[in-house]
Amino acid sequence: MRVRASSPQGRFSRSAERLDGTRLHDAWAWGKHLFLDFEGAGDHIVHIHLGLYGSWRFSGDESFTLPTHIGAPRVRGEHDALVEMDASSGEWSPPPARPSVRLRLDFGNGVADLSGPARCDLVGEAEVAAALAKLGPDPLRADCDPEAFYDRVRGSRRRIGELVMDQSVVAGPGNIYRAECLFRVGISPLRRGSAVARHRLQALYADLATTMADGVRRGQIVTVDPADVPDPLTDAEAARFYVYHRAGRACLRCGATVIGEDMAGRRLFRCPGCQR
DNA sequence: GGTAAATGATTAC
DNA sequence: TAATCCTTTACCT
Repeated sequence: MRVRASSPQGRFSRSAERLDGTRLHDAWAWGKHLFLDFEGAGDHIVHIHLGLYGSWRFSGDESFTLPTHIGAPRVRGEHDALVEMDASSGEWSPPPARPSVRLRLDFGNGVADLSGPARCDLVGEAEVAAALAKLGPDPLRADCDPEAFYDRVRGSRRRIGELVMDQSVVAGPGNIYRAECLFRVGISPLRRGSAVARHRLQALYADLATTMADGVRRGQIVTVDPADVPDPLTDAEAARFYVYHRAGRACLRCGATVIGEDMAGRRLFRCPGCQR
């Protein structure tokens, strides 16, 4: 379908002009990187990384359905509340874009607004290949081989908590999935990669895959199994996360105090009782 | 109305 | 390690 492309903020204007009126063929992701394939030769792919602040906003009438990957949570990396789809019936007209909108894609019956991305570049096939070459296997992609993940971790003396955040080791997981999945499989983030048994890495990769896929389905990250914890959970955070952002509080499983500390410049959360 | 913090990654020292 | 990119939201006065 033909789309109108613009850059209200201005920083993507030159590229938006080249895309304007062309067709969007595909939208796909590898880890936290999103690629929008437009028709045409040369640079015809928009490479997007939302980074820490980036977000999409969608608005349209009831007939507006996005290429699914644009609306999927993985576009936002780990962020939830990703799809703030403002569907209205009857007459619909595009709302004015916020001044911060880097890229607006107007599909006629709806718009997609991109704000604050760490990266938004119009590139060619070679640059896409170069970007993918820096990424490890993505647990959400069936065409990825987890063996590379096992080998990298087992061959490293770095801590597993750092390795799970390293996108060249495994692509996709961020601070939330690191904290939650390491907790769910009972591995301490402080343990060296070389000291984690292979079967435990298999369990970790599998848990990343299921937990992240669940996030895509929900459009929100919820890693806590309700059957697994005492109820009622009054605390809204505890209803979603076992350890993430729960420093100083009691572990939902064992009651030990959840630890929050720095690891390589990022906040790390873990339970000293459940994670060995 | 101001300030801090946030789901990330690159670059410079 | 620290600074930087850049935006929104939550929470404070």
